[in-house]
Amino acid sequence: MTKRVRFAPSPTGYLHIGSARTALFNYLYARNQGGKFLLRIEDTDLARSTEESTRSILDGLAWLGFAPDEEIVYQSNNADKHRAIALKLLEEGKAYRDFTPKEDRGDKDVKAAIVERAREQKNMRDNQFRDLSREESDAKAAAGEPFAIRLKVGETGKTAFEDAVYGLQERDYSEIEDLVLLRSDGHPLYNLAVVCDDIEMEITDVIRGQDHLTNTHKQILIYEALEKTPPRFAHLPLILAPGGKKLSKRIHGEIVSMTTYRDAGFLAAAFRNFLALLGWSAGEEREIYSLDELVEKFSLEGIHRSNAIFNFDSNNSRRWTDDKAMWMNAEYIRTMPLEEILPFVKAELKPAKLWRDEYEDEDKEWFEKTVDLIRERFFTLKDFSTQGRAYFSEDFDFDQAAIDKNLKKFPDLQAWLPELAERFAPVEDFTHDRIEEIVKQFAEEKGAKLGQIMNGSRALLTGLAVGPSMLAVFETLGKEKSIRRLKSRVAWNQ
RNA sequence: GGUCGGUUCGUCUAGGGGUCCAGGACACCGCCCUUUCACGGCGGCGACACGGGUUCAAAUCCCGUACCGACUACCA
Repeated sequence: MTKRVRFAPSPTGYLHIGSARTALFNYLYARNQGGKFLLRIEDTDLARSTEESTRSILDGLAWLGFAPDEEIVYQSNNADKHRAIALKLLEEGKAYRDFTPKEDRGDKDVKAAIVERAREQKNMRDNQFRDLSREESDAKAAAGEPFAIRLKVGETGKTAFEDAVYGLQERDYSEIEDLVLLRSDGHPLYNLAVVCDDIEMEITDVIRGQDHLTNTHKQILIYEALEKTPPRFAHLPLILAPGGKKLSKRIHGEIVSMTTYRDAGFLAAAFRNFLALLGWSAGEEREIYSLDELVEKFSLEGIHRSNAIFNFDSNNSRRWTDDKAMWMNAEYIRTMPLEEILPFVKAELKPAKLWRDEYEDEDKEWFEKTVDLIRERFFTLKDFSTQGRAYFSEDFDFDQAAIDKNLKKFPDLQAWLPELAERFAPVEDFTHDRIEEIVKQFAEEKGAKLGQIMNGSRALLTGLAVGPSMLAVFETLGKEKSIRRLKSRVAWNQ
């Protein structure tokens, strides 16, 4: 049978890192099994769901490259079906009308209220409307009394299922409340909606966050009431914030949003790779995997049971996100095939107004060589338009520290560097070896250390204290630009 | 409170009775390379939560404790 899995986010915020990994694992599993990867937007909570969130989630998914194999299902569109199913269960006596007025929690903390309630509640079956006769129930309903529909959970027994990650899970009925299927306002609730949709979409394997592990028992009860075979479940460990706390959109903000990484110049391939290794391992000492390799290696057996921490430090701009994610992105940037990174560089340069169409035409060779030269020490795509700016534009900034350390500290350079420019002027073959000859001889003549000349030149030519070999920089920038920049007074006056 | 789950270097992890005085990666620190910064190479720091069992042998199995987490909603 063809495997069918789904990623089912609720649109109450952007696509965050935990959801993204859930999507990734679903995607990998589907591809590995030759199955289908589906997408369902769980927008049953009208109050919290927003179109903007849906768009953001879709954007994030698109960036990661996970296109669903079938049309996107919007859960709210199925509300009528869910209602009908709840009514059918009511008809069959497997559910009942609960006329208890909806609890008004007011401003109370939801979490605290639940705990308080749980502490008091002894018997999950003590609802006075549970065994109301059909006539009485119908009469009250007909009289217009509002009611919720609850599933009638058995007096004794237990639910059990074999989780692909966590193993055998059992739960006694006495631990499970008669769950609400339909709210008194007629809206279906999550557990009902999920089960109905998963059945309708013919989902064979449900791969989702561990926070749903205990919900699963309730859902199994619904499957049983509906006389359907539940899918196979695989629950994923959670991704936590530093300190082992829950990663929250409210507290941690943009740091957990997928679009943040896209906008920060991450490569989707690198981020996917990083995500894959958070809670899963192929059981080998390897870190870098292409998508195809992940698909090939992926298995539910390789998923861990313990939560992982996503590291970042919001007080440290250098460490704004997980070190390993950043390292992996840098690794991809410097090692991926040159022709593959070129489109990304173009996309980065264009909005920064650093792009010229010649880079794909007569200057293609120069462009490729330059990208290859500078990518070596870049971490994100953003670096091409910031640190790499001097290679693509005459309008670049000078780093004050670079000027102080490599220029002003050696006043002689003020005269020397323009002099070096004069030495360059008559040179025909402005290439690495020839440049080296000239600079070395020049330094010798002046009794200066080679590094002094090189670093001073770097400050003038690139505005930075760090970068590729100066010989390569001279050659890449070319004779004209090198001369012009060596003679420029801008940095000296800064 | 109850139920369920988890616990290997700071972090991601390998390992599932002997091959482990625990391996890799990131981070950090040295050294080498070097005109700078990276890369790369070499090395260092650094962990089986705790306590009991079982066993000739336990990071690996069992029990308890601690800690962390999830769930316990007419949220999803």
